Amino acid sequence: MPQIPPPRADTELTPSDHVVLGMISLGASTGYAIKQTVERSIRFFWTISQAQIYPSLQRLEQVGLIRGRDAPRGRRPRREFALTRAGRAALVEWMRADEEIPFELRDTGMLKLFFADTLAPDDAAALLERVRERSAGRLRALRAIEPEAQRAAQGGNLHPLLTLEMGMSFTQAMVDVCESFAERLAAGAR
Amino acid sequence: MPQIPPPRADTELTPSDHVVLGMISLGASTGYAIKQTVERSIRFFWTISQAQIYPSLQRLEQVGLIRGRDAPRGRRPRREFALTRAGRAALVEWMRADEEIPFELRDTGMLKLFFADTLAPDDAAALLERVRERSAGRLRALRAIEPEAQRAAQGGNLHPLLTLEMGMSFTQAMVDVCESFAERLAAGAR
DNA sequence: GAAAACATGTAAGTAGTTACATGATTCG
DNA sequence: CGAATCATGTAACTACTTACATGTTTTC
Repeated sequence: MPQIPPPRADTELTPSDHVVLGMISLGASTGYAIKQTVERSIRFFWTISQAQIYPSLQRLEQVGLIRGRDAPRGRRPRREFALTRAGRAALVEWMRADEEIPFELRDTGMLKLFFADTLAPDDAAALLERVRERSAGRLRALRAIEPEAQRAAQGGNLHPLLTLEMGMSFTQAMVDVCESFAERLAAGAR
Repeated sequence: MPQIPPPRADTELTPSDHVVLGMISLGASTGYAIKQTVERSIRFFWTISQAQIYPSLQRLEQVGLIRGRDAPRGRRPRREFALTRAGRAALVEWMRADEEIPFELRDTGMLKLFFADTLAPDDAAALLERVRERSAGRLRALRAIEPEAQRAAQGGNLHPLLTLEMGMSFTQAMVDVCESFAERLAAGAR
């Protein structure tokens, strides 16, 4: 007996559609601005390519969640979008929805480390150090955007700072485990 | 001037191919066993579907990195694989390679939280609690596999325990940030 | 005797990427 | 005046997923 066909209806939005909706709600009114804002703010836990954004804007406008108007700068074409009432409702509904909240991690560093017992001790130690340094670098990148999140928090937008703190804690935890393990390996080698 | 064309050569392996290679090196000799092992050990930072595994095994055998032999159980067909010398070298080379180590996180929870300033305070608090509970649940799942990693470490396979500790630490970090933020929000509401 | 686990494979579809394609405006 | 930034869009491709398809052996 055939299974029920994939339930993704035509009106259902992808996570990326919700990112577009959310970024417009924060004032990023053009496709270009959405991409910039994503890179400055949520890039460390969500990415979206330009090639997704423009079709998404078209879809969202078609289903009435956003409204676009031409707003050229000089003779350079440009289109500004704003949420409709339905769009704001859809965004809120998505955040309130009582469904499972996906979390996907794909970390080549952890993958390599997992298999590292096959490696010569020096190579394993070098890999561990490379993974530590990578995390340390990401931590520096997050610290660089912290002032902006602090400013937003002062202005009443608290949650970007929350996610940033989460990212920093998360990354710091990876650095810490790398360091404590490196010490243990060094102690074990003696 | 045209860009350099995509450098992925025919002989280059995908990350998933390396997972297959690595799992075989740890003694998972059939496609089925590889899938089981992935689910028990690295699922929280890497997934691979059955539909990827069997074609990958075929590719890896074609390029001489693994060798398969029929090993049926009764009349149920079954194929066992082992690394060739070239296969072991390729695995080690991949871990030693001095290239950037990709890290990809896609967290719908952080995404929703990022936009949560639009939400009514109660709804934002409820979302934060749902994200906290999700992380707490993942932490329990990781603790459940800890004994197995401990046993592997006793047997000289230290690195599975390293990656597990990393996972537990960063998951705990997310729980902690959720809790501290919930307190701050509650204090701010008073 | 039924359900769970073992075991392998493929077809069709989805979500996402990179690269191509084009051009205007601003800044140094 | 050249480079960086602003701005929009699409074509081709890749990786990955779900579901289909099938059958055996073990466990309760």
